[in-house]
Parts: sequence; C-alpha cells; structure tokens
Amino acid sequence: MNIGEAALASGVNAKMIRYYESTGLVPAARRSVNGYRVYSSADVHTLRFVKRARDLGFSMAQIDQLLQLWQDPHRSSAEVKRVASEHITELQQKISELESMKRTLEHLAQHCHGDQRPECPIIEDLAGRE
Amino acid sequence: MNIGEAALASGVNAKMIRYYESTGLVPAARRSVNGYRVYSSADVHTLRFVKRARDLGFSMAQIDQLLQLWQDPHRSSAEVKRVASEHITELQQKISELESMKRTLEHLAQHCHGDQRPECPIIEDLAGRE
DNA sequence: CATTGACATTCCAATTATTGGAAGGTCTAT
DNA sequence: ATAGACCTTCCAATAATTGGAATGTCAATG
Repeated sequence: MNIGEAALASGVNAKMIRYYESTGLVPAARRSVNGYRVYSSADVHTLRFVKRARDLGFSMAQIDQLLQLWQDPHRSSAEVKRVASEHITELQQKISELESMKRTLEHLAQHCHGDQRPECPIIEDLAGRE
Repeated sequence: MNIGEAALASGVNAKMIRYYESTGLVPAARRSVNGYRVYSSADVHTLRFVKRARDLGFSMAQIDQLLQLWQDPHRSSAEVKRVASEHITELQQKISELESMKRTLEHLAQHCHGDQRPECPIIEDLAGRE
C-alpha cells in the first residue's frame, strides 16, 4: 500500500501522513526498494485513530498520549478518561470565550441600524464608548 | 510617549505593536532622534481599538477593514454591520464545531469507568468501534 | 523504445497571531 | 564609569496544515 492509498483509506492526506511521521506521532513507515513508503492495514488503522482524534479536536500532544494508551494493554481507563476530560475542559473553555464574544457582538449589532449612515454602535464600542 | 508607555496605555504589548506596524495594520510610528518610536494619544487610541477588536475575536484582516471604516466619515453602518455579522457567523460556526466535539466526548467519557481496568469506550471509539 | 501522466520523494515556505531570545544601542541615575 | 531599564532589529519557534518546486519512479501508451 502506497501513501496515496493509505491516505484514501485513512482519511488523512499524504502530506499530513508524512508530517505525522516527521514529528514522530506515528512511526516511520517501512520503505519499498524504490524508496516509497509502504503501509499495512494496521498502519492505516493507526492513521484512522489519529484522524478521529483530530476530528474530536485533540491536539497532537494529546493524540500522542492516546496512542500510547491504545497500544498499552496495561493502561487504566482512568488515564484515558483523564486525557479526555482535560480536553473537554479545554473545549468548554474555548466555547465560553467564543460565546462571550458572540453575545457582545450580537448586542452591538442589534443596535446598529445597518443603513447608509455612519453612526454605528459597533464602531463606537471598538473606539471606546466613554 | 515611547513604545513601553504606549503598550501600557493601550493594553497591546510592545512586541505586538511592532508586529502590527510591520504588517501595516497600524501606520508606522514616527521616530525620535534616537530612533525610538514615538506615540501620540491618538496612536494609543488606535491601538486600543485594535486590542478591543482582537478581544472580540476579529482577525487582523477584519480589523484592517474596521479601522478603515472607523477612519472613514462617509462609511455606512451597513458595512460595519456586515463585517461584524460575518464574524458572528464564524463564531457560531466554531462554537457549533466545538460543541459537537464536546458532546461526543462527554457521551464517551460518561460510559468510561475511569478505573484501573483497560476497557474504555473512549479508546474504542477512536480505534473505530465497528 | 521513448514519452506521458500519475504518483512518489525531499525541502522550503506560507499561513495566523504571538512569544522568545540574541546582539546591540540609548537613557537615566548613581 | 557603570548599572539597569528601556529601545532597536533580526531570527526562530509555536500548532497544524497547505502549497509549491525540483526530482525520481511506475505503468501504459503511441
């Protein structure tokens, strides 16, 4: 299996597969005589794991931990849960920040006429209303 | 007013002030004889505008637009509102993504025992449950 | 057999906003 | 004179991804 096929099968594109390899997130693929990377279905499985974790917003550092845990038959589910919970907290943190921004902007936009005149509470807020 | 004082007064640190200048987001500061950047209170006002907009999550490109509009006495509030609304949409988009991730993870974490045993629905999901 | 097109390789760079540091110059005060 | 706080520029790293250039390989076709 060449990198293109592995990309198709895993949902991780070739460029990113090489990148993940370069950072050590996934082990370096074996090479065929021509120098091409060769992937097994186990490798593709790993790549799909990474893809799914990325889709859930885990950082590469967190995915690194999760991959270790995945490979480790002696892991405790508590460790996994800790990584996930940490990420949930981060997500909530970010969501709260964005919601706060959105709320503020909606209030401002609500009072903006949105017509041809220059007066605008949005700009006034940015400029400092005081 | 040196850059340090301008930083203190605006809430934008010196490093970022120089960066904003380098990208053209804010005009290049005048220089005193010793080569130091010199800021007026109008400059600080602009920097505070940028700071506030960044705090609301606007990108530098959007802030560039907002600054233009702010300076333009013939602006229409509709233009300002358009930029803000676009950003609100982006915020909502991002919020929805993060909430979806969080929901999924919470469901998985809820069914994870979090004890010393290796069995864990979180890892299983990442590994592909099928 | 030579060429073509699809695929592979490496390396370098851009993105976005921010931070860090190095190496050096200036100012103020002791 | 020297110390310490400030300023300058330049280069690099961050996180994850994307883009491109230059080059090599493979399979198939004319």
